[in-house]
Amino acid sequence: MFKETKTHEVTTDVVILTIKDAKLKVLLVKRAHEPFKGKWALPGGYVRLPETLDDAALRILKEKTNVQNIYLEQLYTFGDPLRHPNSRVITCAYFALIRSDDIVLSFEENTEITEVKWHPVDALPALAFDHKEIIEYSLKRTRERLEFCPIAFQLLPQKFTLTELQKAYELILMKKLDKRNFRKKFLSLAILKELDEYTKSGSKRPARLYSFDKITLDSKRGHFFS
Amino acid sequence: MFKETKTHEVTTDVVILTIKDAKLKVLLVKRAHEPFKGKWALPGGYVRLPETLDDAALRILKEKTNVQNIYLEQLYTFGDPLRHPNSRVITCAYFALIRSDDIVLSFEENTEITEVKWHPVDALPALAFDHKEIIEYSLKRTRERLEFCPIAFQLLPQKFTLTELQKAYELILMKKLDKRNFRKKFLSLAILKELDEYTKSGSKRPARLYSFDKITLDSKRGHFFS
DNA sequence: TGATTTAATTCTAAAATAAACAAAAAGCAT
DNA sequence: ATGCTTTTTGTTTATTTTAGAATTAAATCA
Repeated sequence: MFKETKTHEVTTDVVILTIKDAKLKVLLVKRAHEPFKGKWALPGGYVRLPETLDDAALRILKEKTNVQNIYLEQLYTFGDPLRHPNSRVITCAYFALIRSDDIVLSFEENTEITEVKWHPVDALPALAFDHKEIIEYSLKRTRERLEFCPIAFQLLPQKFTLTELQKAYELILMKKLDKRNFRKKFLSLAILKELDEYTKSGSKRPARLYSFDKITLDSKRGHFFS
Repeated sequence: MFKETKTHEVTTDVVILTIKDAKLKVLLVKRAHEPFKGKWALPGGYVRLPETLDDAALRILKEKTNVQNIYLEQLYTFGDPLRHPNSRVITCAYFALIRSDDIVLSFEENTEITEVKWHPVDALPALAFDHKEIIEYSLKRTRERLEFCPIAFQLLPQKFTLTELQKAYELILMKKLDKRNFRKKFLSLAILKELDEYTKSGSKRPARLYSFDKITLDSKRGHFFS
């Protein structure tokens, strides 16, 4: 049962989601080599021998976005023998939510990547491997998570308005929400800190700013404790 | 990024849960060889090159219980470099719910197993590897699932009483439920078929028998469609 | 046989939660 | 000052959940 057989390759791919220009977007990299040369793919790479799966995903995330300490959850492990055209590669997929301001996309020169870019999830290009399926599943999971814990705060700046928060929910859930009920529900949860600041209204009435309060997360299992 | 490196071993372990003697139990096997010789462990084995992860889990399940076509869902992939004392073994864990009547436990002779047995989840022996953690996580996941879809029907015989159904819920959720409200809720879901049969009452008033109706499942993702 | 016990079942009221809905307030532009 | 746009707030209604009380059917016991 536990004899020595080295047969599979194990990678991790990370679905990194953000909100940018009022759109839900995913970070993709363009592949420099075959297979799928020139195609867009999820950032990913081999899991190294001395690191945990979580650490591998965190490393990939840091390489591409230079962010740390964010919401990162194991999504699903995809192991169809035919998902990679050349060999048997099993990938343990993760997904992360980050705020895209104050983030500079980067990748090392001479790697197997020629470009890094945000893509709207509702207009994805042709993707390498089964990465389209992975992204779609991550969206489904994100929706499920959102109904339990307010992970949307990972997508927003430190200070935000309730309208911005609602917009994030609407983008992920893909449906309109009632403004009054949304506000009422969130205020009753007592996880928002009401600030004495307001938006410097470009025009229109200024909106009060809030920040999330008392939220820590166990990114390994995707559950919150407040 | 996708160079050829064969470094990890990939296994699957299956948490098989059932209800037996009014207890929630998990199927364990006793290991014949090192590491953890003589210790109890989850049934598991290597993922073969031409099979999907799901197929590997189904194969393991069939080898030990000879059941097929049941609820089987990918649980989580455990990849701590130190989880196996000898080499780097990543395991993709699954969990399954089955009814234990009309099931004969079996294992092939001359394998690495000396015994197969049901163990109450609230009184587990010392387990090999990180299998205790895997079982605990499967219980947590099962509880979460139960709040959405009635997977408890996998644990019950074809015909059952509402009290038996409730007992299954109480065992998994580890809390008492209100009899009237439990009944009301389930009947309103319209997934039960009311039979014209009753328990041959050992004593007390006979209870009506029900069967589940119109339930199919997508075991790959753990979601139901009715 | 009839009273008692146990569990199943039904009915109903109260409480809590979610959904639906409209009007006033604050800044900016003209 | 008026009009425009966006934020902010409260009430009512429907739905779901929880809780209380009573009835029914069979088994046991006096």
